[in-house]
Amino acid sequence: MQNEDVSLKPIDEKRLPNKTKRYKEKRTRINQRERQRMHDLNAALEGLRQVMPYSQSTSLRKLSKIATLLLARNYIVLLQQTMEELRAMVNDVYTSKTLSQNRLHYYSTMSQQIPYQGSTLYNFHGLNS
DNA sequence: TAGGCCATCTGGTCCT
DNA sequence: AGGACCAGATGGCCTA
Repeated sequence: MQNEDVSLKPIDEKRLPNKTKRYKEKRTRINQRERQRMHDLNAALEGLRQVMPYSQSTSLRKLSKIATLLLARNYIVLLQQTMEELRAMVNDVYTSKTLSQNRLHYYSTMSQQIPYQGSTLYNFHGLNS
């Protein structure tokens, strides 16, 4: 991260050499708001990173913005699929009097395969590169 | 050194 | 008119 200070800063004279004082004061205020807006956006992204099921190990580089969004999207898709499987399982339990041994084995193993590994999500959709 | 990622500045557009 | 949002431009930092 670079400068996190969102306090008012004078604008760069080299970039705007012939502008009025009034204009420069306005630009300074607009720039401050824009910096704050981007910092808020980054804070939201950081909050998303904190709940993503990838390793929090400090030895790994922080996820980029685009990787964070793609990973989150894939995680949501996988959770939706898991919910569908669970619904089907519950439906089976309540509609069939006897479960086959194959079905029982499937349920017991499926519950252990909910994807908590970041690498799984990473290779799921759009993050193969 | 090239490429990826990022923060910041800027002007345009839309909304209130 | 002012604020929010957006995309393009620019320059800095880091890594392979």
